[in-house]
Amino acid sequence: MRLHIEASNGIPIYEQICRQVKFAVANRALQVGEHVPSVREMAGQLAVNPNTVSRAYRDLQAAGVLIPIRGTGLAVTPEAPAKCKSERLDLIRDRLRLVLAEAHYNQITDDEIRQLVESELHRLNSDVTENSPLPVTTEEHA
Amino acid sequence: MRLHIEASNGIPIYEQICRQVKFAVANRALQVGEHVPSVREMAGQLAVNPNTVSRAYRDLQAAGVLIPIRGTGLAVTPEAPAKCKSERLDLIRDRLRLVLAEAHYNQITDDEIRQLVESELHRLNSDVTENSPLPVTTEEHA
Amino acid sequence: MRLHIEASNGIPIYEQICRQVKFAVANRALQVGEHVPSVREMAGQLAVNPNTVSRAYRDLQAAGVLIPIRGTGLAVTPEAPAKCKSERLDLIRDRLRLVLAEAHYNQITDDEIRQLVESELHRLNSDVTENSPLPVTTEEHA
Amino acid sequence: MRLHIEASNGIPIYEQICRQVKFAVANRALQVGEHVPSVREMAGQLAVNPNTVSRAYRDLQAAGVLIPIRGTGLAVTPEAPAKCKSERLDLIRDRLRLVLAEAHYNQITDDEIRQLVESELHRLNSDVTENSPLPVTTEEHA
DNA sequence: GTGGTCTAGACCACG
DNA sequence: GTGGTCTAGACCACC
Repeated sequence: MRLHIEASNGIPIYEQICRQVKFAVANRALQVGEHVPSVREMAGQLAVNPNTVSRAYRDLQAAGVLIPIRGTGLAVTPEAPAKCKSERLDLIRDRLRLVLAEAHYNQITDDEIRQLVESELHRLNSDVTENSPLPVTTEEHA
Repeated sequence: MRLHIEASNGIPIYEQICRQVKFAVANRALQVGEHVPSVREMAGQLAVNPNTVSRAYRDLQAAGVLIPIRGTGLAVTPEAPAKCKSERLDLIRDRLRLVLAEAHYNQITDDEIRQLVESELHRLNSDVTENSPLPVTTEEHA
Repeated sequence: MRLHIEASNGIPIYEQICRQVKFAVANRALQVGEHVPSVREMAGQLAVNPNTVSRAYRDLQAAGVLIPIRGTGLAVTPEAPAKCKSERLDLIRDRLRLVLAEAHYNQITDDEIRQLVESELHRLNSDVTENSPLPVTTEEHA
Repeated sequence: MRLHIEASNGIPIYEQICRQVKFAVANRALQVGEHVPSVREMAGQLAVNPNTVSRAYRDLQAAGVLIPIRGTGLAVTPEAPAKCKSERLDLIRDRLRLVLAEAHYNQITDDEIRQLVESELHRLNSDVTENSPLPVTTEEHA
């Protein structure tokens, strides 16, 4: 369970946690019945306030992804993998759609978009090999 | 000058206005010296708070895209087209980068991403022909 | 909009707020489109922390009862009355069920239960006329 | 001694145990001098943490309902039946009061409340005969 | 002015 | 040990 929080890409931390837990479940990095790191532990790892993690976990409970096991923590529900897998691409698609729509409605051609996508994919793949944990210095809006 | 505000796609309204004015300048839909609609008129068109338009125009002045003409309103500066053209793809790239990074760091494969992109591009193109809420291709651009 | 928070009846404050807003909508004490008191104002009235009110309002947004109007506050959605009316008795029923189940499974007879109910109803009605700690000023159309 | 724990009806498990032991004493299902099941046995039956049972028994000792018999376990005290009988309806009344108060202060009419009560009583009575999830009457007249 | 996010820390309930 | 609630207060973004 390694999460990658970006100190601000416009998405609130609690939601980044939320999304990434869902991705982890979809990817089987988190198995059914497995406990998610405790609020305090996760907060320590990410160097964020426990309340922030708590809120993310609360949202995940509301989404039926986590279930509280009294006194022991929060576990992945049996229904979670199905939910998360079906959501997996949607979570990305929804964000992508907004970006592409702006481009499209402002006369960026499909080919220009494809070129941007390829160049960014290339960049991400090189980052991985080089190491660069947080190369993106940009901000969504400020 | 038709702008397309989305009630909330995560980007503040004033910035949506700002970006779209820049795109319009880059696309020559707004010519040098041409006046931008007055704050009140634009606010009426978009059904947003005049303060919001005002803020966008302020930012555009700070960016050197607009310049106040005493008593008549705000006009596109001579330097604007160059600035806006060079920014054109960067504005999109910055947003795109954030989305792709999330996908990448969560085990979405490059091919899945490409597929999402293509399906969204297809969707956007059909929207235009089918119901065309925003007839971007309509004009002139010589 | 007078809410009656009980310092602790076992139900968290934010949920008491949540439930009572729903009741108010169901009772037409809160009309569609009407703004709910601001977080800070409500917090002042109830003498609770603004975050507590904020959480209640957040839950109400998630439930589709409130919708944020940028910069101006939170308004009752058009769908809210239907939702709240249909929930009105359910909210009570769910709590009631738990109490009655305990009684029933522990050999309290139906008649004893009815007697308790009547005596408590009587008590509540006299409270209102005698010292009325919470003079429900609402307006009952039906 | 069959107890009926509900995973979460808002009342902590230890208190559910506590209350139900009291009801059992009041109902003579538990006689003076009789031993209550051991912590481990009860914990096994209810599938709860032994600490939880332990806490319930501790509270019952504090209430003078149980008394430790060296080396053998916990027995019902001679004073218990009187105490429990007098508490019997109060335990229910206190919970009922909170529910009815909420209903009353939110414009639920007395008649609506009575109707809810009757429908829930009916429901409970049919449950017993139909599928009996909790066969309190134990023996099947079938 | 509005709500939203985040931090910090106290306290409680439960196991 | 776990999570949940609540308080307090800072800071931000938006209108």
